[in-house]
Amino acid sequence: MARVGLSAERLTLAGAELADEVGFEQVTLSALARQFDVKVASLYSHLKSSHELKTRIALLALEELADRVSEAVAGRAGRDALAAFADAYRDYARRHPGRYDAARFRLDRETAAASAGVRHAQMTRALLRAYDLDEPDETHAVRMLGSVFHGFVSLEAAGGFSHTPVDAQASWEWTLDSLDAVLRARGTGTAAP
Amino acid sequence: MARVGLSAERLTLAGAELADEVGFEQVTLSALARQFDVKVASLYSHLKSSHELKTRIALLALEELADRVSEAVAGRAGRDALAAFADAYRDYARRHPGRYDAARFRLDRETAAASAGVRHAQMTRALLRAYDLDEPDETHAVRMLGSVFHGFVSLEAAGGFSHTPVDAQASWEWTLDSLDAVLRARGTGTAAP
DNA sequence: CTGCGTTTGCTAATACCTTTAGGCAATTGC
DNA sequence: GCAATTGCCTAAAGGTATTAGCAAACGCAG
Repeated sequence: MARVGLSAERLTLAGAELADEVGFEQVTLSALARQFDVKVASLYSHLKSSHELKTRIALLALEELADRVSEAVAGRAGRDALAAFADAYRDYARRHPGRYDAARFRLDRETAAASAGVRHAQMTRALLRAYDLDEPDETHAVRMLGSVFHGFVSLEAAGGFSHTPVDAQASWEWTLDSLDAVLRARGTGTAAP
Repeated sequence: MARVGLSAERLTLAGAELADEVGFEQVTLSALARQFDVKVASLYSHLKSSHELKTRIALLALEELADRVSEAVAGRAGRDALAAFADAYRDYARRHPGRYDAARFRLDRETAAASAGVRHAQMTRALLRAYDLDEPDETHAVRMLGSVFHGFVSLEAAGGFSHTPVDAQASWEWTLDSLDAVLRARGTGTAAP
């Protein structure tokens, strides 16, 4: 019974990689056990359940994503920052589809509150500062940006844009331009009717 | 061995209802068999697989959603139509969360091409006609609208908006106003820089 | 270095869910 | 009314999750 040297961390990382390869849904304790050439039951020494594994992968992904975004946004403001934020987000989703899915895994309230999810919200608010929105408009804008980024990226991942010849990149840029325009209009008080 | 009178249609409908109650992920052939008081293997006379059941539920949801949207939009144009479209979409997702999830089930290319998904695209384009966008802008706009609607609705369903006191409805209206404004700006050629 | 407690992986067992194969009865069509 | 089809059943195999109890490996104290 040579010990393999498992740990929650190693399992989480392996799970994240597996997710990127075969999809978050297919990440299973059995698959992980196979990879480490270990019996499934052995994993329960490190993880309480399959749910805990998924939660940990989700938390990892949220951290990674927040790190990427944070780095991308550093030193930028306004439209530049918006594009950097959005691109970092989209890049991560494209490079790590399984992890991205994991980041959308529904966490319970407390876990979510302790996750890097809060950094995401803070960064979005920091980004919006340049547009000078009053509350509750800033909150509305946080939600709109989140919706667009997540919506676009998830539709793109689902292949929803592959039916038309128009380049997804062009649509992405057009969308970012639109968001920038609308936020500037809102910020200066020259909001649309 | 009294016959129960199953059929792919009845199973699909029951599956859709089950999805709304317990979530699309939890819709299982076993659960359905239990509901109809029938052995699981019997379902294979009507469905090739669990995957087929999910696909059928997805197609049903796409049809229903397209019907709702189509009815809501009828006779409206511009901002009115935009709001009607968006509200119908959001309402459906709130009333039928399981079905809405199902509508996002990844279909293979042919199935998707034969689904009501194409009606969705057509309706979106019809909606945009009032804004008078040239190609490829119209395509960009289709994608942006799809992203916002899906993104908002799915973040809302995931409870992503419950951490802040600001009303989701207000954010929704604010977002629709923003989209209307940006589309009008794009359409008249007075696009933002 | 020896011994003891803890950790870690194992076997065994239970409980679902999916899918296939093969059988018999109810229903349908002629 | 009979034959063919269809619809539901039993049986069985394979995958995943989870729990309980056991034994070897490890790590630290003395």
